[in-house]
Amino acid sequence: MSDERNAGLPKGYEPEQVEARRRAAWEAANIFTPNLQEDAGNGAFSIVIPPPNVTGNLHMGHALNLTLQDIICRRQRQLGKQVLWVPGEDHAGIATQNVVERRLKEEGLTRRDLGREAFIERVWKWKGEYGDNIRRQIKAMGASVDWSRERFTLDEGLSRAVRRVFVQLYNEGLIYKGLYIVNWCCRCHTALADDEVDYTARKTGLWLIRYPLEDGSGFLTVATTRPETMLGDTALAVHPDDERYKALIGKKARLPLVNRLLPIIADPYVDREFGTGALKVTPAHDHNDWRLGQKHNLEFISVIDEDGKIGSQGGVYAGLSLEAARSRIEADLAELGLLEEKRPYENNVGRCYRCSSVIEPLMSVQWFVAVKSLAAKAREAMPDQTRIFPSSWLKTYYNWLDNIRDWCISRQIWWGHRIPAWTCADCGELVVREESPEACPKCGGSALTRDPDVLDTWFSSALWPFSTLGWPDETPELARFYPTSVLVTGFDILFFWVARMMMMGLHFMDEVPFRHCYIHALVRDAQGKKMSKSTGNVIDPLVMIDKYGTDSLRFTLAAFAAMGRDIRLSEERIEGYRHFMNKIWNAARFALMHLDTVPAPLPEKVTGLHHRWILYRLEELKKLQSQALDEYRFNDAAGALYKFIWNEFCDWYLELIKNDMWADEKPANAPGEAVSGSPAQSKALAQSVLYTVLRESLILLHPFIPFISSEIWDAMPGREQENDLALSLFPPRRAVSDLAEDAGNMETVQGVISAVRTIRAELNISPALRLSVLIRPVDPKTQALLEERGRDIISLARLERLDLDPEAQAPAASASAVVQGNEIIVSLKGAVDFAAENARLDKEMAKLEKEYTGLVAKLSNPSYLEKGRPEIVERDKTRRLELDDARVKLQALKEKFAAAGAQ
RNA sequence: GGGUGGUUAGCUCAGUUGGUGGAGCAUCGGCCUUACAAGCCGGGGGCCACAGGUUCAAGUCCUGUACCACCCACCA
Repeated sequence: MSDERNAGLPKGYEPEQVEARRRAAWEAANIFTPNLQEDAGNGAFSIVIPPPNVTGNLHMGHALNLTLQDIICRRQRQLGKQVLWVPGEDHAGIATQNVVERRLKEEGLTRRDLGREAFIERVWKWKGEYGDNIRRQIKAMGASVDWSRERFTLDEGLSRAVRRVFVQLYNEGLIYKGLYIVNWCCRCHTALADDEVDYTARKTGLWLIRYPLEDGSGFLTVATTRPETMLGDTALAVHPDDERYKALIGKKARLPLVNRLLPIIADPYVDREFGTGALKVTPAHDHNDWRLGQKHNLEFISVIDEDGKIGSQGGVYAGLSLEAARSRIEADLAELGLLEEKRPYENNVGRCYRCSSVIEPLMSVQWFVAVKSLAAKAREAMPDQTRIFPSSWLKTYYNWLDNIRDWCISRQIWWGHRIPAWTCADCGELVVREESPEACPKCGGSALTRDPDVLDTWFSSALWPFSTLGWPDETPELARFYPTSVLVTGFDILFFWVARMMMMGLHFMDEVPFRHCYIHALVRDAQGKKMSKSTGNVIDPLVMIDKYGTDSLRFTLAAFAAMGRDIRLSEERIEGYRHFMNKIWNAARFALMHLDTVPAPLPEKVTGLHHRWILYRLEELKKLQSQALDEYRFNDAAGALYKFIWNEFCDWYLELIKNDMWADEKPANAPGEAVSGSPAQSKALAQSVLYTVLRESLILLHPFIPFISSEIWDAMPGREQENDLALSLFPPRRAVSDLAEDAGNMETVQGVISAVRTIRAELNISPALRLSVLIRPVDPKTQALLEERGRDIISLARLERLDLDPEAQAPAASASAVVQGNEIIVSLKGAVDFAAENARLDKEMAKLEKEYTGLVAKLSNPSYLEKGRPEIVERDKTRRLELDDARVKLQALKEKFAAAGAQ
């Protein structure tokens, strides 16, 4: 009772101190590093972290991602599995290079000023500074990763894996070099993969341009959103069935400004409804036109260069920016009378996903992975070898793999895995090797030049599940932990990453990279908008951790992680769950006040309704939580914990055991002892149950809120005999069959207490006033029950007197309620508010009446009685009897009360 | 154009074999009741988007409509 006895726990929960202490303890104990010399126990369980960008800062998406993985990992440890969670970072080629280049720009330098070597050195230096930043943030979240196995996509081991994969795919003919139209970012000066291009709507315009027919018989007018690319036109196209243009097919037209003759071709790709139904074809600067060019054997003329300017083949327009060229061309066409019209038009423009610059489709020599065969295997492996949660993503996954095009993997940047390919200056031989070749294998020449390009970042990420475990070496990690158990990630990288890991895993390991793939939500702001720095709606997890503590943030994220739905996060929610942390904290303080030492173990058969009830509820929680977590229903598990801890353990159980703990201060007029035996015995029993429930609750809470649960765990008596909470096993289940009935009885007692409280509140009776209550029990069994729990009713309903007598008459001035057939009569003595009680009874009666009539109607439906599920019909019949009984009793009480009021 | 998800209390969201709806916050009333005012007790508030259908019975299953969000494709 005294403050000294729980001096270890301050009155309010103070997360920052607790968390620092816990982190240090976990790190010192090294408990998240599995020992591969040992047996795997109940099995091996592994997760590889989705590697955050080295340059990045932790955002809410990471916080969610880490929280869910940590819940999974900590729970698997509780199940006795040997768990490996591999942390690491991604070098994030373009993104990182951009950041460093921006830095350089502030110094007035470009990467070319430094040169390749010096620039890369510069990026490594940057990585050294900021890699530690992300590491600290992962630690801040409480992630139970194995830091001894941390990996970085550019470290030596992973680079070796990348080279091995590249060379093997090349030798298998699955990597090739070719001329292709690519998405070119003129700012980053690199090609981008199809899915690295974001499309945004932009008001451009639609130009209708006349192309004079060769025979002088008129014009063919085409519609385009990009007049400047006309310099590279090599054909015009119409739909083969278009009556308007049928006669023109096969003829030629003259390209204005350039005077090249263009064939007029027919292709069903052309949409007759759009524009004029005629299309200009620019194979070198448009993806669709590229396909047309291939199909119809057209000329490919590049007119835009890598800087996004009109190139040397652009004639008089050469050197102009695209915007300038567009205006000039527009003006020139107008002057020639060839610009028929310019309409306002909104168009989707491709932009670089990293720097948002407009993407130009350009022809360029690039490296590609032929993905068709890889994709087929990846498709086949789901859902049998890898299950995806929620399964609705399966369709999206299939759809993407079915329409996949070859993957452009070369990037014209410097930060990344340099392509292991050399060209012989003497004979032109292309040499692809894992290590630098000494000499050309064909001609023996030593003038070998390495390909300047680096690989797409996702190329190395695709190998992550096995490269981090030591591949291509045959390591014990690989043997024990591959395939990994589950991948936890956001759907935004389903294609970038998940599908490609599937491809590479299956190809190189002959086995899927993960058994389960849990796709979690995107964290949005309270309005449902994607959080982004530019919008300024970012909720910074580190700020939240600072204000409310990591556990509050983690619990909030878990509670909102309903499968298949985005999370709308607001600070208020986090604040709300901070209150929950404080509640847990104070409940523990209370419990520890009464637990100086480890109490006796639970007896074989626990007596006492409240004890049996809470034990029953605890078992129900275990069951519910396990089921929920097995199915990745984090929100259900979190919700069940919240409800149990707050509404059952705190609101009822802790209140009820106060009577046991202070049994010697027996309230007046208790009609019976709660538990057989002396006050000392009932206190001892209460201590045993309390200790057990608290101890096991902490284990159940731990995966969600590791900091506070560990802190309380360490304050428990007998801590020396226990493991660290992070290593404690999930408590075994107890038989509940004989507890269920008492759990129901407890609800009767709770109902009685609530009924008195409601009367008190609605009649505005001060809580300080102890009431006198008469109960007319519905039957002898219930009378015995209420008599046994009389002490509880008296204390929780704040009574001075409780009488139980089926025959007793209600005092004239009294308020009343009916709970499961038991008539609760509260004596009002002097100050009776007749109007208030009348209104209350009317309301209550109306409620009963409504439910009763509904039920009667339902039960008088013959088809329901005939076809309804028997147990439901039976339940309804019982309920009807109950309701009928309640209305009769309440009616009688009301009449009596009215009579008293009339006097 | 194709696809997915959503529409439930003032707000944000749960709702798992179909059996007349829940939580948190907000709100109203009463309480510093000896773990917690970051708390306790109690109340009010919902034709579950709309229209049909299946069923004894629909928030829940089916069809359609409207609106919102996102993903893929990129009709120049």
